[in-house]
Amino acid sequence: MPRDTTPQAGAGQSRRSDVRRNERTLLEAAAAVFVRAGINAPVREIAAEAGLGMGTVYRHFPTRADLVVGVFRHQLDELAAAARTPQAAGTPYESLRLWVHRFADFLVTKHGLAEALHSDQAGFESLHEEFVERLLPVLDQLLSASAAAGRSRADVRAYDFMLAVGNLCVGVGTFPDYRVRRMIDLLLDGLAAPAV
Amino acid sequence: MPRDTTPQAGAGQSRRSDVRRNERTLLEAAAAVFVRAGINAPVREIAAEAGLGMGTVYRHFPTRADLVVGVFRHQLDELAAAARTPQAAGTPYESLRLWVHRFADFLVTKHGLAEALHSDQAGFESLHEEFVERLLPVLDQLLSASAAAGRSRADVRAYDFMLAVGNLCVGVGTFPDYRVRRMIDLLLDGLAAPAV
DNA sequence: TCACCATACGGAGCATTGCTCCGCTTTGCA
DNA sequence: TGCAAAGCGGAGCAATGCTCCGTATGGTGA
Repeated sequence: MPRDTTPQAGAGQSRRSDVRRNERTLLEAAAAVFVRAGINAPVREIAAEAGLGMGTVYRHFPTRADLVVGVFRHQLDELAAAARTPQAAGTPYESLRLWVHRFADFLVTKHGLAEALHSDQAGFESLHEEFVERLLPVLDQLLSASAAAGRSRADVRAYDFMLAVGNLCVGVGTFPDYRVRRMIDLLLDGLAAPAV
Repeated sequence: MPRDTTPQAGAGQSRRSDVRRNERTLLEAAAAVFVRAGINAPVREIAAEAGLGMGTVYRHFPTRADLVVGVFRHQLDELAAAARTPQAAGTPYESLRLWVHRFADFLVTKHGLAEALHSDQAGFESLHEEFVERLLPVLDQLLSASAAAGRSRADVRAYDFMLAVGNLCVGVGTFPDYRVRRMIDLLLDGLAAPAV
C-alpha cells in the first residue's frame, strides 16, 4: 500500500526549487478550481489554472484524490484538533453533537466531497482512508466519552457512525430541498436514545 | 419536462413488432448486465448483450437512467404495493420500520443504485424523480400513520427521510465493513424518540 | 403478391476525461 | 560554465456517453 504518496513526504528541503514552487502553485490552483467547479473538476482544468502541464500534476499527485487530500489537509487537521479541544461548557454528548455538525459542515461546503468519499471510483480509496485515519480516532473518543457519561449508546461503532454521517451529506447541492441537518439530528437522537 | 420518455408510453399496439421485441430484449439484457456489472455498466456492454446497436439502445432509452427505471419498474411497484398492504400484525410504527428495511434491501442489492439515485450526473434526475414519485406518497402515509399512533415524531418530512435512508445505503459494497442496517435502525430510533 | 416509405436500426464517430509516456528543459553541483 | 539528474509539457491512448446518418425492414394499400 502506498503510504506517503503525497509530496510532503521526504524532506521539504532537498527537493529542487521548481518542485516546491509547482507543488504550491498546484495546491492553490486546485483549491480555486474546487471552489468554483467542485471536487470533480477535470484535472486538465486544474493544470490550466496552475499554468502547468498534465504530467506535472500527475507527478505531484498520482490521483485526483491525492490532490483533494492535499488541498483539505489543513482543514482535516483542524477538524481533528477541534475534537480534542475540550469544550468550555457542555456535556460530552453536546461536544459530540457539535463536532458531528462541524464535520457535516465541512463535507457540505465542499461540493462533491461527500460523494467522492464513498465513491467506488478507482483512486478514491486513498481519500476515504485519509479521512478514516485522521478522524476516526477522534470520533471514537467523542463517542466513548459520551457513552461513558451515560448519555448515549455504547454499542455503535465509530466507523459506522462516521460513514453514516458522511452518507447523509450526499446529495446536498443536488437536492436543495433536502434538509441534511435535520437528518443528522435524527441520527444523533437515535444515538442518544437508550438501546431498547 | 419530458414526461413519458419511456417506451411504455403510447399505445403498446401501434408500434412495429421489431420495436416491441427490441425493447423487451434490451430490458432483459440490461437486467442481466446490471446484476453482474452494476448499474454503471457501459451502455455498449448492454447493447452487446442484447445483440443490438448503440443507436437502438438510445432510441428506446434516451439516458441510462431511463433504462434503470425500466428494469426496476416492477420492483418499484411491488415496493409501493407492499406499503399499502396492511400488516397482519404490528403497530403502524412496526409497519414503517419493516418497509424502510425493505426499501434499503432493494437499494443495497442493486449495486450502484443508491449512488446513482443521488448522483448529480446529468440524466440521472429522472431516476430520482421516479423514485420520489412512486415511493414518497407511500412513505408519507406510513410516517403519518405511525405519528398518528403516537409512536413517532410528526415533524419529519417524508422527503428528507427517504433521501436519508437512501443515502445511508451508499457505499455498501465498496466498504464491506459498513453496517447499514445498524445505521438505519439508529435513524429509525431517532424518529421514534419523542422530540425533545 | 408486391412495391413503397415511414419507421427503426447499426455502428462509426465526436467529445470528454483520466492517466501515461517520452523527448525536451531546467536546476544545482562541481 | 558544463553536465547529468531531476523535472516538465502536452500529445496521445483508452474508456465511455451520446449523436448522426446511410441502410434495412415491417406493414400497408393496391
